[in-house]
Amino acid sequence: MEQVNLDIQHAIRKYFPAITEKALQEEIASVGKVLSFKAGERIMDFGAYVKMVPLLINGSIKVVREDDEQDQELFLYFLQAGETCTMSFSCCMMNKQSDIRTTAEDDTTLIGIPIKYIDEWMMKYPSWKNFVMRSYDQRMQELVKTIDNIAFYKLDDRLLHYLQEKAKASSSSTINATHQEIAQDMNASREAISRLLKKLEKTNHIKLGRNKIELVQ
Amino acid sequence: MEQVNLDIQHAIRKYFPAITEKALQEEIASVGKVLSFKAGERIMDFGAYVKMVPLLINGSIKVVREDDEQDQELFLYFLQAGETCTMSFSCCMMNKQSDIRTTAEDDTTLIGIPIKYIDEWMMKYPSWKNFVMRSYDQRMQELVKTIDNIAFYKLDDRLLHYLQEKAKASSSSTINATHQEIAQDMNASREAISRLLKKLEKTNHIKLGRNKIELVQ
DNA sequence: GCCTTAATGTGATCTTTATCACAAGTAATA
DNA sequence: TATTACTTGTGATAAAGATCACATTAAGGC
Repeated sequence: MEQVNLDIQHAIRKYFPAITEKALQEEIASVGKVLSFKAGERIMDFGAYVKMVPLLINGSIKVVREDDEQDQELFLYFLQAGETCTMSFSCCMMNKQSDIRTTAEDDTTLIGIPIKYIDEWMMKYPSWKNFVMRSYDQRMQELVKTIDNIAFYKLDDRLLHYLQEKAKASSSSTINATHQEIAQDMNASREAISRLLKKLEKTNHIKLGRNKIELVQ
Repeated sequence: MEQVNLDIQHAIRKYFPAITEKALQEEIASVGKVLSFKAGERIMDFGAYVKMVPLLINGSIKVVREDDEQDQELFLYFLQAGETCTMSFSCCMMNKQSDIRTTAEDDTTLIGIPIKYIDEWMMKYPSWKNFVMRSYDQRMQELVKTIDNIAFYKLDDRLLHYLQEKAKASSSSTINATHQEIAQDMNASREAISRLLKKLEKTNHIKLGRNKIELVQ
């Protein structure tokens, strides 16, 4: 993690057009800290007390749920520029420990807002309130989509879907990951993933390389 | 569904102690409609456009996700007195179709608030804003718990958990349901549920009857 | 170029759950 | 009471994935 110098107001106007009030943009600029993370860097760990809410302006963040008892985890969704982590809201407001883990999927830059403003601004700036509400809605949608996925679909469909999400997150049709990493995200066995990837290659959905998967078309 | 006469302000004070402003209580009383539903009655269907947000004052509501394409569904959680349906918020605000289904689990009474006030009151009444935020957080938590369940646990654990939730929702240790209904909620086969119930009976967790399951202690 | 290490491929076997096919029990009612 | 419609029980079989046990392949460091 590294603190960066950057014109916050400009970034907000560009990536968060829904945040319209000038005064709010100024407040964000004055209290926000611009942080950047290298791809793969841990942003928020399980059990960490969250003190900031991130406004993403670049890159993408992977959000993962972990099962404490057993040693398992499950990918939930990616956050991208223009989005924020509502899980952080919850954690902040309730001042409770985080039960998810976030890592930078690509090199990522974000504006961190100290938690106390989240709430304060809700009553002061309508566009902030709308932004927060819309973010919550989006995340609920994502969670429901995740539920659909694991409840209603089999591993092959889930795998393809995961690959597509991952490609979209990095805006590239090439995915850099090992089968092992994918298996972990999907809470599946590496062998099953390897076999299904082969199948996807045969059906011409992907091209396989070492540490690399290319989405076809 | 039936409209009922009832002292709304009194009910709010009793079941929603977090809603503190007198003026807000009065507004709720003047715009809210008290509705009651019989156990089993459909409250909100998939695809229905939601026009009200429910504040539960009695009974409980089952929230279920349905897979449109295939004919499958999955139980998400129960809502109880003092709670509200944040999924409705999303639907209302975005004015989009509901993708979940809610049915009265028991005889249920609720105060329906026309959607336009949800947003309006957020900036006017701090306690309302807090209530809405807290509701969102609660529901996210529930969704994550649901994900944990289907991702990390096997059918027997999930079944016991489901039975416990269902008993809690009705504040009774006796559950009235057929194996078929349970299987449907859990998106599992009836035979598997029947066999696992037998196993739970043998291990002394439950007592089985026809259309009836008794949780032991 | 050789060696080490990490990544991938692959067969065999085991578990969990779904599916199919009925049998048997119980409630409701003609 | 006989009949019909649910509900539950149960075996046999199948499918999806997990797990185990290695073989093979590729990349990077020396």
